[in-house]
Amino acid sequence: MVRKEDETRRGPWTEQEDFQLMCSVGLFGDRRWDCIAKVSGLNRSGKSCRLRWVNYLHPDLKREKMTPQEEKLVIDLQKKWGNRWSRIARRLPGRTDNEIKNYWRSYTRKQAQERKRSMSPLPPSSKDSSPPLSTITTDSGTSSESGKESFFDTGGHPASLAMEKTNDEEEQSEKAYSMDDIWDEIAFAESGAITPIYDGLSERCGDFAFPLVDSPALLYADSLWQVGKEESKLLFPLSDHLFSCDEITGAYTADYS
DNA sequence: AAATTGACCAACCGCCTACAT
DNA sequence: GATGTAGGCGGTTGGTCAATT
Repeated sequence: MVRKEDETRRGPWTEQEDFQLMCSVGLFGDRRWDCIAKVSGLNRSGKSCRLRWVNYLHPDLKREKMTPQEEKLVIDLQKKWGNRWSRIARRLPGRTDNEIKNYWRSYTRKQAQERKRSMSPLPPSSKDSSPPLSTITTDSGTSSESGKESFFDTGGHPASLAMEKTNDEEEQSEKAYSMDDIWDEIAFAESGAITPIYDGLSERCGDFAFPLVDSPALLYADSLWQVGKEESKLLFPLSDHLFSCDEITGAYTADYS
C-alpha cells in the first residue's frame, strides 16, 4: 500500500488553518476530532487538530511565561507523581501537558549542567570533552531497564509510579501546598469555573446535526470571540487582524481594519 | 559579521485505554 | 466477550531564534 503523502497535511499550522479549526471547534465543540478534521476542510488528522487546539488555540491557555510559583508547583508535583504531565497540567490552569513537559526538559537539563559543573570545578580543557546530552541525562537518573535514556526520565521512579497508581484516589485529597494563591487558582479551576468541556453538544456529526446556539466556543465570546449575530459570523483575533467565518456558508474573510 | 551553541516550542509518533458495535 | 476505532497521554524530534564565541 502506497501512502499518499498529500493525503494529510503535516508540519506547522498556518493562520488560515488555525482559523478553520477554531471555526469548526466553535461549531462542533472540542470532541469528535475526526469529524472536525473532516468537516473543517482541513487536510489534517483528528489527532493533529486536537493537539493544535489543546496546545495552542484553546482560549483558556496562558500565553505568558511560567511564573516561579508555577515552576515550583511543577517540580513538586513531578517529584510526587513522576512524568504524569497531563495530571500535573490539570493542577496548573491554563498550562498544557506539552508546555509542562517542555519546561521540565529545560529544567532537568539545567540541573544536570549545574551538577556537572559542581562536580568538576576545573574548567574543561577543550570543547570536545563535553559529553553528549544523553550522557548528562543519565546522571540525572534514568530508570529505564532497556538502557533507553530520556531527558524526562529524571523523576519518574518506577516504585513511586506504581504506588501512585494504587493510591490514585488517596492523592486526590492530598495536603495543601504552601502556595495559597496557586491553590486558590486550582480550586477556582476545579470548581467548574474553567471547564472547557462542552457538555450538551450533539454527538452527531455525519449529518451535521449540531446546535449552533449552544456552540461552546461562543461561551468565550467576551474574551476572545466576537459574535456578530446579525451577520451570523464569528470573529477571531488572529495575529494583528480579525478573521470572520460565516456559519452557514463557511466562507472565511479577513478584516485588517 | 559569521558560525556555533543552547533553549524553547510546536508537532508528530506510538502505545494505551475507553467506548461502541 | 471480541473487535475496531477514537481519543488521550507520554516520549521524542525538528525548527527557530537568541546568546555567545
